[in-house]
Amino acid sequence: MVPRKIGDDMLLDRITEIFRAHGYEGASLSRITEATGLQRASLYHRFPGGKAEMVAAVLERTGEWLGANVLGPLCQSGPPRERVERMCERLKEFYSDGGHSCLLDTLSLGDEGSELRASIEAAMTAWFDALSKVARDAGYKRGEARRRAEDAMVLIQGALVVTRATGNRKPFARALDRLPGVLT
Amino acid sequence: MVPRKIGDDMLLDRITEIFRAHGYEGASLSRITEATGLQRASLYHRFPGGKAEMVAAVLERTGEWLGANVLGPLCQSGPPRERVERMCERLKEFYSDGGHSCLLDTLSLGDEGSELRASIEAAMTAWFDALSKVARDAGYKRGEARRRAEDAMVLIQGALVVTRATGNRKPFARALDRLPGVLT
DNA sequence: GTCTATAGCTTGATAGAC
DNA sequence: GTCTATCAAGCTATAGAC
Repeated sequence: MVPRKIGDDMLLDRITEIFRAHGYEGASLSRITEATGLQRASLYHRFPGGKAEMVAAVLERTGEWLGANVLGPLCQSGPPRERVERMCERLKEFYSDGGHSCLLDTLSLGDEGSELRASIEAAMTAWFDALSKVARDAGYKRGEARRRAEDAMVLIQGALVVTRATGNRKPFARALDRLPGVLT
Repeated sequence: MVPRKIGDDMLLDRITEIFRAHGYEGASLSRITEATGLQRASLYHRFPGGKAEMVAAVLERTGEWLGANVLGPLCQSGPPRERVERMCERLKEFYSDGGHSCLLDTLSLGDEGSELRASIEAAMTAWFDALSKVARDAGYKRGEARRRAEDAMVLIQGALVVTRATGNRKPFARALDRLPGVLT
């Protein structure tokens, strides 16, 4: 028996980083090999389905993390504003102050009609619903709450793109500051 | 003499589409060959520098189009609100109602320290400056004008990402509707 | 200016030893 | 469970005919 060089958690962390930074086509096995320390054949032992299985695992795991650490706090009890502020703290670390990209952005490139699209849409919808709910709890009617949830998603994604494209992290920081005002 | 199968303008149009849809790594010569009708060797005759020269040409040309059709109208005379509305009309067609992505987004993936970064940053800055100027013309002081210019860029880029990730073009349409209010 | 043919490298994926 | 070695297919790029 040969011991594992790297645990499932850390392995998926490293692979997730690659997909976030390079997108699906740019996430080559060479880059993943370099980032994880595992050779090609070892990666196929952990993910027999290859890249497709890797990205599916990455999306599922990230969705779970998002549900537990972002959407969860958003739907708990307590004042809506405090719930949103808690989400912002989690987002700040999740995106490393804007230094990391969002999988929903990088994986939605040139991906017509694949199974990824379904997962991405589902993740977007789950996030949107949670934001919508907190806006309703803050007193907005359904239509206005949905608009503000959409504004919040646009704000987050836009700030990440502008931050990445300019190399300046301030837009992301300012977006997080503005989020509570958008949703409550 | 063999006649050109495709003019420079249309050729660059087609190549630009590929880079917008797939990013740099996803824009393979096979896809470009298919989209342009030119074989590999013919592409290298038009762009001796290969993919690097293609993407540089795409960025330069798109920057010129942006300057003439988006930033130009923004800096002309006339009421600021009308100038912004004119920009929104151009953006609507440029992004095909949200159906096309922004090069500043798709080309900024996994592109640490390349020459592309410089071009992307420069394009972002030019756009930001033009938006900033129109906000000042609308009566905002310098700091507030810069904040609103940043909000506008975040709004546009975020709406494009959300629209692409959800497959629903309404967020982009609503973003364009909100732009005049953000800048004036 | 376009093409076919080809070189050489990288990709995703597999076989089999330890 | 990891590894080296290997495969076919894809990639960027080039040579040379027309």
